[in-house]
Amino acid sequence: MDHEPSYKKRKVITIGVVSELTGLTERQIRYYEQRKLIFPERPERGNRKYSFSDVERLIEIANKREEGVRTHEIRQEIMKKNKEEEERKIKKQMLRGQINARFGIQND
Amino acid sequence: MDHEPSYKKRKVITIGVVSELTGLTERQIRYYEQRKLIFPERPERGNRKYSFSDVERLIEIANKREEGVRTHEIRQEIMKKNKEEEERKIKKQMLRGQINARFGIQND
DNA sequence: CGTGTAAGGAATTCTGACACG
DNA sequence: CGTGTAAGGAATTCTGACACG
Repeated sequence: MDHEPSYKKRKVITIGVVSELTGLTERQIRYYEQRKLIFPERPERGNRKYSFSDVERLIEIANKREEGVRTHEIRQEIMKKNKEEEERKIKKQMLRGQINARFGIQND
Repeated sequence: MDHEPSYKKRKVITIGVVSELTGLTERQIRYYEQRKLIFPERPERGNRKYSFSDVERLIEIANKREEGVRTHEIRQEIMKKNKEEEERKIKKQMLRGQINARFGIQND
């Protein structure tokens, strides 16, 4: 049923590597977290861990920032995208539910 | 033409995380490198970096070791697999070459 | 052979703060 | 607001070695 947790989403990359991958300074990366643009894994008393997905988001953020977009606005765009994503998923589930209701459960 | 460098092959994971992911100690992981079972990225004066692919290989190694297989034999198995893999790729390329030779290059 | 451990040092990461604009 | 930097400490990683079996 589930897709495997997938390489893209696993939070395994340390901030130094993320910095290399994105071209952002660690300072910037931590700041974007503080502004709630990015959500690394934060084990108690442990170092931040990022996923490839996070890296891609950071690259998008970097591009937006170059265009002069404020972190505040970037956050709103991200929230909007997430919301749309959520809605798409829910619709998909509902459709599946309909189908199951009519054809899925066959007790003969 | 190329597949993207792909999340699976990018060497971005530090040894501590690999240890968590595989259940192996750092000592073991370094030792398997010494025995040439695994090849992390080793930047000059930098820390080892592993890929998800490496993590999977380490898990296989761990399983073999539990069965009592020696590192020496595991290396041979790995080399054999790699060789087969290589041959498959070459055959594929040759086939492609044949096809191109007959149908691919059309100068009218 | 495969792995544990203590040792000492180097590089990494963390937080909170001051700075500039 | 967004980012740089120096500061001090904590956690991570590295290597070479001794140990056991």
